[in-house]
Amino acid sequence: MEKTLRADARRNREKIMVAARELFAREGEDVQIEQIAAHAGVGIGTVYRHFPTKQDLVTELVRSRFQQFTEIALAAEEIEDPAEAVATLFTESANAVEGDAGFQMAIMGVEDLEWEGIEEEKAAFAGPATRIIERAVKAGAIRPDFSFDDFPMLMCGITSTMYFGPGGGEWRRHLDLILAGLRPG
Amino acid sequence: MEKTLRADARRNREKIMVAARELFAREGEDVQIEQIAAHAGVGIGTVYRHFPTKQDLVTELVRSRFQQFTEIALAAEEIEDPAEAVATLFTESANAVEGDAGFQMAIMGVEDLEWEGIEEEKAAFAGPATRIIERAVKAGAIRPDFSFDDFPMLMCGITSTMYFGPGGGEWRRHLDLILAGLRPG
DNA sequence: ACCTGAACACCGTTCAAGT
DNA sequence: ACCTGAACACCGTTCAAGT
Repeated sequence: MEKTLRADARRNREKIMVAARELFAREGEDVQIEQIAAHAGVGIGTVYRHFPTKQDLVTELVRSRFQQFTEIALAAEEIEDPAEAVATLFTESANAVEGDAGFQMAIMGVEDLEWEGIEEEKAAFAGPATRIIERAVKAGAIRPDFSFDDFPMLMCGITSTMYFGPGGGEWRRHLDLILAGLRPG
Repeated sequence: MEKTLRADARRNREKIMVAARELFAREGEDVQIEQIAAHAGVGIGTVYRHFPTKQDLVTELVRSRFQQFTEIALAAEEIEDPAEAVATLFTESANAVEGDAGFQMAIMGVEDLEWEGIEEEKAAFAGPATRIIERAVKAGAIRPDFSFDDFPMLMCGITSTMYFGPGGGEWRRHLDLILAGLRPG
């Protein structure tokens, strides 16, 4: 579907996303559409043509983040030790989120993120992540009632620590406590 | 300092807080000052006279929530079993937060909550809470490196699950996982 | 087809006038 | 002293005019 876009429109769309990612990372969450438009060198209307809503733009940024999650999960699946694979899945995912204000905003910003828009990416991630967790459960490396369904919840909690923690690295402590809680019975 | 308020002003202040608490609980986070003023039966200006900022109003609601936390901690301190005291501290606190959109908004709403305004209440809570945790550590009931400093972080994580979790009770699972993680090495 | 930016809407906040 | 609400400011969003 992106093939039908005119060449200049496609370039503009790309410029907007790059500008948005950069500004969110640098300025934090309170970046205005007008700033993004200016930074991308387009008019406000152009931003709205491509992303009907500010949330839609953020959703788009989240989508690419999810694709990275999938890569992380696929790589972690290669790790031999089942417990380490799980720990790596958590740790690398958290590392990816750190400093991505767009993603954090999507989760923390409350106002409905368009999760419908990224079901596909989420499913692609769920595959390897589920396999990693189930393997660890079967190996007795983590508590038997743990499942992939718990993962988003816990990551969300860790992300909230990134967001609100006083220092920068407090979330690693939070992650430590979570991982300790995964040990079997 | 509240003694110097004129009687009608004191009544208005109280009406505003009651209205705010009720509306936040019922409508969620996107309640407007004008609605609060209307529901309290005062003018907008009166709300601003008492609470220079919307955040200040929310901070006030949070302050009273913290006082309840302190009561919970003092009660939990009476529990004989050290591990159970810790579990109760977490569970009761989380229960208190549930359904308090004002509190959740204060934590999740990002935009700087005036924590300076509630240092005193926080300290009053830290006393018994610290004692509960240190007692459990000394008894070998929880991991030795756990401290009160970890508490707000973990509660914040659980609160984020209340906020974003699909169902209503998902956060209890999160709490379970956290408590499991507290067990000693 | 797509771009632009002036104009609109919404909501937090202020302040001149009232009691 | 305190109250009131019209007016202002800010920012997300729309839409008529332009290419």
